[in-house]
Amino acid sequence: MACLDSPVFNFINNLSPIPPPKPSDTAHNVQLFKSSDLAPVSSIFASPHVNPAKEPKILIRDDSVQLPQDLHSPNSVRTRVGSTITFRMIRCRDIVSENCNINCRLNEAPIDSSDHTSNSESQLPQSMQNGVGSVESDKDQCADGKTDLTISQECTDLEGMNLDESGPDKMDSSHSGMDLHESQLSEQNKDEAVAYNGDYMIANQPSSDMLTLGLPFGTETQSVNDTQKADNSDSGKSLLSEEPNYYIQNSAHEPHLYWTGRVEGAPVDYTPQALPGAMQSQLMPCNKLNDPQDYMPTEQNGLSQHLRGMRRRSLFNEKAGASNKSVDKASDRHSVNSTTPKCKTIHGDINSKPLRTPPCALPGIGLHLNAFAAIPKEKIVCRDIQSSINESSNLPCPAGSSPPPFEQNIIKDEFAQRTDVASAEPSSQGSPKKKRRKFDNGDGTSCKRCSCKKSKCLKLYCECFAAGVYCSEPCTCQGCLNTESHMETVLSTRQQIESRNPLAFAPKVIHTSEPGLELGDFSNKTPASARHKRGCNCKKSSCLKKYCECFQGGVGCSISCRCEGCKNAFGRREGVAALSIEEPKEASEENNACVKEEKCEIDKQLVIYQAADLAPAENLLTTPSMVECRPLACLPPPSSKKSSSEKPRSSTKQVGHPSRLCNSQAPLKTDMLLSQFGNYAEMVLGDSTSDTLKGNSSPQTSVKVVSPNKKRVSPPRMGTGLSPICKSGRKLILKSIPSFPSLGGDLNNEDPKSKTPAS
DNA sequence: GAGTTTGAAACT
DNA sequence: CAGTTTCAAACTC
Repeated sequence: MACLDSPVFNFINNLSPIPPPKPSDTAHNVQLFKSSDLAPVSSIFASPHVNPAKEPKILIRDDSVQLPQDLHSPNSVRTRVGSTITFRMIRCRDIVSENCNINCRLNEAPIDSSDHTSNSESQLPQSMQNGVGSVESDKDQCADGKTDLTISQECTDLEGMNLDESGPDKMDSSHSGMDLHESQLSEQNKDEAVAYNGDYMIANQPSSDMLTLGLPFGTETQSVNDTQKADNSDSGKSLLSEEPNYYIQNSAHEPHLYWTGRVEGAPVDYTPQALPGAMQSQLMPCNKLNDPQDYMPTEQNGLSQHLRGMRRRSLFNEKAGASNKSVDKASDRHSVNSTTPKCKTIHGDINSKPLRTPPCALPGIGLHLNAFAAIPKEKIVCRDIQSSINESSNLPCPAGSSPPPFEQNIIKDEFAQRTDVASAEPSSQGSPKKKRRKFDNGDGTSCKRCSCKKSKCLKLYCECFAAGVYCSEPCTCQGCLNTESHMETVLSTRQQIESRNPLAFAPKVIHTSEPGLELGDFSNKTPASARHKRGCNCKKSSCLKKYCECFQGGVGCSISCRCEGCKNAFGRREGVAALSIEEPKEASEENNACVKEEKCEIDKQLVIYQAADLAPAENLLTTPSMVECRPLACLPPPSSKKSSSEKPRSSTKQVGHPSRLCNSQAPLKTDMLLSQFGNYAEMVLGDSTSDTLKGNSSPQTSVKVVSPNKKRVSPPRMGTGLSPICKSGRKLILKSIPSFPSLGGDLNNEDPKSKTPAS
């Protein structure tokens, strides 16, 4: 790239140890960022090295931020292209990884720059300013800086990686596309910028580390504000002010964010009108959502995530739908949207339907990826926040009380559902229920639209309750007590259930690593990618119908299953496959016995994942070995009672690591963020994160996600592992896990044959 | 839309 | 812990 030649780059390069951004890796970078988010954070903080690398990014970011201020003529940019790329990537990070917040701040630092990155930064900024003038110009060019921001942001969420393209160049091109909204964008951008701030703010808070970095929120905010001020100070402020609105509720495992201020702060910024076209589009579906409550509360709350989510959604949805702005159309997008209306109603029923029901937002459900993207962030955020914040202490909002499901659960559920939708169900024909589910699935957190009559939605029978979400209008339940107004009841009930079964609210399906196995090997081994936590007990459905939780979750049956005549398309129970071959049923039992050990191992895996899900992101992130977490047996922690029944066995063996698990569990702290993030990433990304961690970042995955074409994304079945992404990611995990045979089996993915069931 | 089937959850 | 009942989703018609 000419840019490289440019004195500026040279200069920069000299300054910072960090090599010039790897354009080719952009995608990787993005992923990496994600991964970084997951694990690396520590590294980031730990080593100054990181900073340098980030610096350039930071600079960029600042520029981006500043862009709005500066209007530029577009052209200089390309030289910068590289820089721009990095720049955006940075944003991606910001968006993607909360952890990144630090980085971002640093970036923003330009304002403060002196503080953070002493040398390089200062230099960088200069370079930026000087040499980069081009850059700024670029950004400025974007003149649309706004547009850039918006674009970048949007892109960042989803495509962070792709953003590269979006670069100024795109800006230009995008403009054409964007033109329509440019005016809006400018405003929107402002908002977004603000939103970012908010995000950072939030993220920062959670992670003490970040704080330690010395990132001054104020500074950031200021910087941001400044930039924003240039454009719109107000929006930013409002957003910032909003931050406080977020409240995290941690119940041992279940962190839940609640948008306390949902109504308060939101109104101004969130109003779809204010939002960028994309945003609007996203919102549109939920027009009803106009009120922040509707959508904000649940997931988006976390960070500006709602924005992020919006963005992502917009990206996917819009793209999928057609143009970004399909927004208006967005409403049309899917029948799903039609469903959204309920959200509004919910809105009306503030009490009854808690925040969590963002389902409306999901409208894009069709796009599984979108859902993932959206969900993850939210969840991630939530966790982060959670970690940072303790439980509901804050929960001023009723929503806060919402029964906290494991995020993971939700996510997984989403996956499962998604997978279900995608795979199993022929797309549901028509039954409204099915459709609903799909929608819900997309959201992940969205209400499940239960129709409980006798359980009052206070039992696991109730999907909403089981998912940790309040029932909302879409639900047709009777005598529902799963509402904000009955928070106490809900919580107490939840506790009771958990006391009985600590894992009651844990995700039913655990997505381990290994997508690949699922499809292929399942015969012998259950697809490692995901497994049902407890295992199903199907007898008549042959695990071929949704009655089977495994099948419903889009995962193969595992040893832990007690199903009869398992024919799970996602993977038969290990024993079964062998049995089927050798001995039909009897063997099954025998196998069970024989397999027990394997089961234990498997269980461990499952458990581990669960644990990871719960908190342990650390494991994932920090150590590939995280797997070790398996010992999760510890998992049970939350509920004082350990679950008796469920998984203790697994715990038995590898106690060694359990500590981690335990740690992870209890602690949701900063690590939690990472871990959660990681988990989340895994869940959502399907291991892609792990890939990133490994360094395997597969552009593909990123591509898929990023790809403007929803289509790519839509199909993804995280859970099933169908998606290549998952596979890749899984591998990593598996590798890390080597100790366990079963895991090894997972590893098989790479070498399917190699797999030996754990013995 | 009503009725049946199914398997998990809850209960004993 | 095992067996039974209850429940709501999934499915069929």
